Amino acid sequence: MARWEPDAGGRLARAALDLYIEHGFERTTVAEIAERAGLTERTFFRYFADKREVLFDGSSLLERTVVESIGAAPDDAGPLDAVGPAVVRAGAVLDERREHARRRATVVAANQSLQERELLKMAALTEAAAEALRGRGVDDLPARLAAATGVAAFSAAFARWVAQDAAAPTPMAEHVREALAALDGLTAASARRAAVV
Amino acid sequence: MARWEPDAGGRLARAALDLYIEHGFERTTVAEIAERAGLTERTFFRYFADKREVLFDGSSLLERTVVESIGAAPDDAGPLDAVGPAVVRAGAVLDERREHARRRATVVAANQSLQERELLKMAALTEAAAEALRGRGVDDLPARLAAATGVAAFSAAFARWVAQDAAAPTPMAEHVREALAALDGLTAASARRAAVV
DNA sequence: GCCGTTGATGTCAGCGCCTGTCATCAGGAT
DNA sequence: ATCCTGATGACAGGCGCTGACATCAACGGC
Repeated sequence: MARWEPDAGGRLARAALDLYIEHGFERTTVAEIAERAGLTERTFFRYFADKREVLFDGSSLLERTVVESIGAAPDDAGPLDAVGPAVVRAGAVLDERREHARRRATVVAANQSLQERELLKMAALTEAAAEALRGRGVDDLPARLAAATGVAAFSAAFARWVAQDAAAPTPMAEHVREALAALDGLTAASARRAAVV
Repeated sequence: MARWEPDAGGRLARAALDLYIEHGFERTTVAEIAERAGLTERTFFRYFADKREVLFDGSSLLERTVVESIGAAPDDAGPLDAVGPAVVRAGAVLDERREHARRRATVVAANQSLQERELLKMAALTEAAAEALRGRGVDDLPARLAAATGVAAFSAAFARWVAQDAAAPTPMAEHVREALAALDGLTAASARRAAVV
C-alpha cells in the first residue's frame, strides 16, 4: 500500500483551480489549497514555484508541440510557413482540453499577476519557436520576428476563442487559421500600398 | 520653504534603480530604498504600486507616443503603415534616454518577475495601439495583429539595441527600422512561396 | 492674525507569500 | 535487521504590501 495518496501535484492543481474560480485568485490562500488537497502549505511549494505557477502546468506541452511542428516543416519552407502550421497544431492541443482551458482563462483574465505569468509563458514559447527556426538556419532577426508573429496570431486567436459564447463554438485551430489569414491580408495590403507609392 | 524635500517620487525611483544595480533586485528591500531616499517604506507604496513598478514610470510616455503617432498617420495608410512609423518614433524616445534605458534593461534582464512586468507593459502598449487602429476604422482582428506585429518589431529591436556594445551604438530608431524591413522581407518571401505553390 | 482644512508623511499592527531547516517515517535495498 | 531514500510535516522567520490612525507645516477664508 502506498504511503500517501497518489498524485499530490494533480490534487493541488485541481484544488487550486477550483478555489480560484470559487473565491477568486487573490482571496484564496495557499494554505486553503493545500488543505483541500489534504496536504500542507509547505508541500504546495515543493510542487509549484509559487501560487501562480500551479495554473501553468500545461504550457510545456504547447511549447513542445510548436517546436516539434517547426522541426517537421519541409526543408524549403520559409520561417512564416513553418511557424503557421505549428501554431495551428498548438491550437488543436487546446481544443482537446477545451473546458479546462476556458475555466483557466476566466481566472487568468480576472487577475493582473496571472496575466503577467501568462505573458511570460508566451514569451518563452516565442523564444523556443525562434530557437527552432534558428536551428533550421534562419537568421536571428527574422527568426525572432517570425516566431513573434506566429505567437501573436495564436494569442489573438485565443482571445477570440475564449470570448465566443456559442453552443457549437468554432475550434481554436480554426481561429488560428483565420488569424494567420488576416495576417496575410495585412501584409498584402501593405505591399500593395508600397507598390502603388 | 517647502515642508519636505521635493520630488519624493523621483528620489525613490533613482534610489531604487541604483540599489537594484548595486545589490540586485531581490536582495534590495523596499525599506532600504526608502531609507536612501530619506523616506519610509510606507511612503514608497504611496508612490508606486509595488517594488517592480518603480522601474516602469516611463512606459506611459511610450504609449502616448505610439498612440499619437498612429493618430497622425495619413487617412489612407494601412494598419501596418500606421504602426511602423509609430514604433520608430517610440524608439527615438528611448534614444533620448539611452543611458537610463540601458541601466534599467540590465536590471530587468536579471530578474524574471521584472520581465513579467515588462511584458505586461508591452501588452498594454499593444492594446493601446490596437485601440488607436480601431479608432481609424480598422477591424478588431487586423488591428490586434498589426499592433502585435509592430510591438514585436519594437521588442526585437530593443533586444538588439541593448545587446550591442559599441563605442558609437546604432540608434534604437534605426534598429526598429531594420526590424520592420526584416518583417517585410519575411512576408515577401512567404508570399513569393505561396505564389509558386 | 486666527483657525479650520488640506495633503504629504510617519507609525504601527497584521496578513499572506515564500524559504530554510530539521524531524518523521513507511518502503525498498543490502 | 539495518540503513537509506524520498515525500511529507512542523516551525521560525523575512519581506512585500495594506489598512487605520496620527502628525504637522502650509494654505486660505475670515
